[in-house]
Amino acid sequence: MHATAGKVMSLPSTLDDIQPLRPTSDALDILEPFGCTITIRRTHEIYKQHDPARFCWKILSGCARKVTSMEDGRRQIKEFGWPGDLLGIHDYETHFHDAQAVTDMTLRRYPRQVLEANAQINAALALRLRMMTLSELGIAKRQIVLLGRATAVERIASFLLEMDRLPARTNRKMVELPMNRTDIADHLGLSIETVCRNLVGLQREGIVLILRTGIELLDRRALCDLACEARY
Amino acid sequence: MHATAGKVMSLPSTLDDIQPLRPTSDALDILEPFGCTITIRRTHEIYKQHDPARFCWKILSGCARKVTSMEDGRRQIKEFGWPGDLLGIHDYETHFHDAQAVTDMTLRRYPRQVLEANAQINAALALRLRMMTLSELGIAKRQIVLLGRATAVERIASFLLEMDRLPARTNRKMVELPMNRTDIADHLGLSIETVCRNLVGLQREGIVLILRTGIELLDRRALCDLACEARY
DNA sequence: CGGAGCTTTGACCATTATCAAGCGACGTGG
DNA sequence: CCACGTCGCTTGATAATGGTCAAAGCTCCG
Repeated sequence: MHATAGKVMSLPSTLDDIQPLRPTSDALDILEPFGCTITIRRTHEIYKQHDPARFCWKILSGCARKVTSMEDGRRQIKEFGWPGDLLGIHDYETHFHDAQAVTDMTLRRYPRQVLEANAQINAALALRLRMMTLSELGIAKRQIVLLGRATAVERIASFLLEMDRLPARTNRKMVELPMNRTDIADHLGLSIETVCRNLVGLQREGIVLILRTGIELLDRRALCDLACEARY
Repeated sequence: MHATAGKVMSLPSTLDDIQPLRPTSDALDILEPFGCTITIRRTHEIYKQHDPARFCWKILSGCARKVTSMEDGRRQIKEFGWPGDLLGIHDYETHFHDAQAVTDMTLRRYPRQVLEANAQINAALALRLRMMTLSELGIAKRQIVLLGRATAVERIASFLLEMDRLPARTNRKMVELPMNRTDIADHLGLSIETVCRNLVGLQREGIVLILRTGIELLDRRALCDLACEARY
């Protein structure tokens, strides 16, 4: 998918280069004529839980978070969104969570109605939608195992590796982390202090190097051993 | 769906009575001619993680668990399966987890190939599949919030309410729990002792009554308050 | 230079896990 | 029909992981 070609490549020249799935024609292409491009500033809402699901958004640049908040302030970030991802496409009547911009973002917004109406008659599109939902489901289920049974270090190691493997990565030396520690904590079901302490711990062991805008992975092997992935 | 009729009913006379979704014709009906009925004994495997996903199974009776196990014995039950549910339908090439029988079960097994081939050309079927995946995704995301941010009592209260609302319920006084405490613990990301202690705690407060084969919910209101559901 | 917003660190606490043992129900075989 | 073994549930004592509270450092900006 994003293991593009056999030979060494320079950095992607346009955003299109880093989007997954590049068949010459994509069932989702029918959306394009109905799209409009919008920008959203850091921390602002893209959509809110319970909003009627009238649109979906393709991320052109920036990072988003899908958040569920409880009355008492507890927060769970179900997922982050990256360039190429579609937001709001797995909700049926209304959105299931808030979506907020972690960084300044550009998005392309499409009416869901076009999708749903076409999916009724276009099996290729309906299948394409299903495949996307399936892949989202796979991610969610991995998250369930992580949150249910992994220790703090294991969660953090998994998270770093996941960020490392992101198709949307641009910087090859360092894993950029556009979100802050609070977001990471709320994604991994930990407190911000636990995230800090464990990151520092990994740094003390020479496994990572904490930088201002991200983290350099010095010993991916050790991270893999820590992340429980290999263990099931 | 499962709020069947306005008047008092006797226990369902056949399994069909308690299955969800009863449109006169269902896109999934095409599977029926290819089905065969099988029985599986308590604790036995239905399929294993990494098995090629060649079949799917409709649960006719009994309860199943979808399990991920780690080398060191930690276990996460992603979901339980109930009569009417389809197992193995959200996996693409290979199965993503083990599926085991919690109780003796009867299943109807179908070749996935029929589904996938028809979905290529039949938009109604493809959409139906997508809807099922969407609903599964919704369940998974609720589980993520639960595991990420809910306390032990909150998880247990949520779980009991979920069991209470199951379409497949037969006993109206008591919530039957076919799985044992270990399964509940591994589903909720807790230890078995924590599950026990919290159940007993709820009993002490007069909210539930622990019986041999299940639990009677004496104060659903209190359970709802505990379960964080209402809080987001 | 000063302030806001993050991150890090420290001290202490709470929830939950772990280890260990006892109890009760059920099924089997004598 | 009873004794015994197994399995699952419960309870207690103790430990550990991670959470909370508080304060101090950094950066980045204006």
